[in-house]
Amino acid sequence: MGSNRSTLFVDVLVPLAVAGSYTYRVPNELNEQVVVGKRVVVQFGKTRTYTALIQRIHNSPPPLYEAKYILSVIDNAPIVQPWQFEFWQWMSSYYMCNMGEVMNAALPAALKLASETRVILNRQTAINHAELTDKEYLIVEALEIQPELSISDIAAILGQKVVFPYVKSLFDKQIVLVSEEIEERYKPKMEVFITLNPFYDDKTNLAHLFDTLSRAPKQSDLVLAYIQLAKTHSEITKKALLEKAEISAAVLTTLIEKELFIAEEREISRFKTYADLPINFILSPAQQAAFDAIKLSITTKKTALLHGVTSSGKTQVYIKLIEDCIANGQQALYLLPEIALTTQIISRLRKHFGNTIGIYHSKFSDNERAETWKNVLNGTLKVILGARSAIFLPFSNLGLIIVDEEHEQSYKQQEPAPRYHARDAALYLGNQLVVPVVLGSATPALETYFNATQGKYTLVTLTERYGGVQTPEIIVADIQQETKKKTMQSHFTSVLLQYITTTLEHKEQIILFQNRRGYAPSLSCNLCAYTPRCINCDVSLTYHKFSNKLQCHYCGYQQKPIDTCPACGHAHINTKNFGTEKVEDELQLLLPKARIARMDLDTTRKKTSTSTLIHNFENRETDILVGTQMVAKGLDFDNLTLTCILNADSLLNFPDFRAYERSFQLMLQVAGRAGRREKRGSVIIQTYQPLHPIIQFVVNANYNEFYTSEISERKQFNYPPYYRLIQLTLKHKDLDTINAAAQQLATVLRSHLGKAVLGPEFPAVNRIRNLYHKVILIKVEKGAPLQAIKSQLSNSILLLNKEKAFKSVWVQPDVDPY
DNA sequence: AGCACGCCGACT
DNA sequence: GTCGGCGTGCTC
Repeated sequence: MGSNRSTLFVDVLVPLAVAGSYTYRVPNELNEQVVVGKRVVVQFGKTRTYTALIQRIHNSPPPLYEAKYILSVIDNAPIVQPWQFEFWQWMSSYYMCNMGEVMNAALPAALKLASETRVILNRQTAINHAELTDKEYLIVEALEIQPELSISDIAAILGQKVVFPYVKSLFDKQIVLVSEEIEERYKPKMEVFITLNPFYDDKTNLAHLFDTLSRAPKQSDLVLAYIQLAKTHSEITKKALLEKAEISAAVLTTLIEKELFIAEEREISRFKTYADLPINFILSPAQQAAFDAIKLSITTKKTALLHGVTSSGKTQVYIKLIEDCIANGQQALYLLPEIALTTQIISRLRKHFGNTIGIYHSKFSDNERAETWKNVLNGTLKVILGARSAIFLPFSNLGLIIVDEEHEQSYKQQEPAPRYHARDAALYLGNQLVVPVVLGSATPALETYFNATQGKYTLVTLTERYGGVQTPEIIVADIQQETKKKTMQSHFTSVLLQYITTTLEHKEQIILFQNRRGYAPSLSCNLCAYTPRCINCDVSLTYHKFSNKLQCHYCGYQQKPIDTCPACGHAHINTKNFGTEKVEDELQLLLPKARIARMDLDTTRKKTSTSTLIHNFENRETDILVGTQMVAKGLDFDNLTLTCILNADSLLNFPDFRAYERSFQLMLQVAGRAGRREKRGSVIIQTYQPLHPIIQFVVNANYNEFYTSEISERKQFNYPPYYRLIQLTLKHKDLDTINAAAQQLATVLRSHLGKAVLGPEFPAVNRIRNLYHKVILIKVEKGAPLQAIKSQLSNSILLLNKEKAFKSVWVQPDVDPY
């Protein structure tokens, strides 16, 4: 504030995994420009420059070192809100990571620029090729072809990682110049708009214009084209005009020079614009009751849990809540799991909220995300529909947070830090900003439902399917029995095949769910049971038939499939288990006429491929869709009447304390996809254990019974929600080192925390990318002093890494692991 | 993260 | 010997 004379210092955050903030000195001429939340360019380390964020401005010079100067201020106005620093601080301490890591996760990539070292030839120096080493020669040669190279370009050319010494040597010989440049990566999209000089709005003037152009047919055509376009378009772009007139840009340039047309370059949005189309619908009495209950809960500042069965129309309730929020002049955040975002819900909300809605998730480009960030900041966007990272957007006036499908595990970020859970972060944020949070699910997470039963959340239930959609019929198909009777064909029970045939005859559609991608999770020798394994990880390789490769799903390692066993020389190699690819393949053999498509990670890597698959299914160009998790989430199809879980056992037998919860949620979700208003759907669950209690809960679609059974297990075995978990994963390339380190860390922790410390143990996959993994689990009773325990853990990890034998052992804390 | 510095094995 | 690999420490 006009403190021109005093020397200012700023504490900044750098987008790196470093602890704490760094103090820089502000050059006097920038005093007026520094504001908390603006980005500045700073040199960090000897060579690199980064974009850092101003966190604090003060007058105290650091006592122990000379602060460097900030180089420049990037922004005209802050790009983050003041409340975000507090939120990041909480996240960094709760999830045991650095602020820099949180900042990294929070800011879209286009807003955090780092300098890149650029190498160019020094034209002032005549090059004496004889005095160059081979590698220097290679670099110079490349620079004679390309004007500039980055360090990574040079690394690629030389085929080695460390290249800086060569660049330095060339620089010393004055053969090359080196520059560090930060470039603003966010580039607004520009478009040139053309308007006719207002002088010609007058009809006589216009008529006169055509007279003067009578001997310039191209120019006159262009004006005609403009007038035609103007009838239907309020704004005319240069591109559209030239396309319409089919005339070269040179003609247009002439007319602009004559000031007949006016050209104006403007920043435009990367997103398609949509007309506001408010759809008025009326909530059913059940929905209205739920809506009222939530509104009441909001007034008492309590979080609401909307527990609504599939197809109960939770979305309509959300829309009404969002409308209220917007009417209050506030912004609403609607969180959804990533995969659900690719589907119909977007177009539904787009229709409703038009251009005030923004979508935010990882499949958008850096620039698109930066644009959404900007529009949330300035308040243009009122509704944000986003995946977990949308929790970091710089809301200027947030009034509501909805976390739909709150039980979804994809809300928890696994890698890298911060390993946060967006639902829990949303609850914190709601509390921080005093904004109501509404959680929604057909199958709430155990922790959430527990909180609701404890009165911590208001429980609102919707038991009625919207519009009288019938509950599907659920059939359990016994694989074991059918195997005995020899009625199985490949992986399909006779029951399933019969249902498929009938469904196809009725011209209705089918979704088959299998939890594994690829063709077969493993190949195995018939004689000695040898199984090919990854060279970097402790897993067997998955066979992918389409690419004819064995692939590691952890590190991406690929190799050719084997045809004879390398262990015993036997030539009979069999596939074990099955993945989506094999299901698709074998089903096609059994049903040659059916149009089958597959939807899994391998077929949906691109932004558009998912929507293509969905469109084809919607338009009934696909009869059967085979897929992993993603077919179970958020898809609604009118003509889908049969869904099937091909192997429920692979879900139930998963070695994790949440396996039953996940199986239950997933099976009910798959079941919920089948059937529509006119037609009762069917769901087939294939299993070896038809009497398994979880399967029975699914058959009865009984959440309460499931909850009662599962919560007592959690209580008995000290799991969440009764206990809190913190998992420490140690990683190191050497087996002996990791064993010793894990043992020592566990012993130290036990001396402080006693029996709360479990392990160390090897996880199910104990080696990934050539690093051994070992896990220590901390289990503490709810209500224990969590913050004290966390600092205890951090201290012990710090001490471990101080010992020279364990310096390079990575210890990654994961709070509330999923 | 990414760079410098220092230690150590493999080749001219 | 020294080149080039890798482990370790530090960045205001």
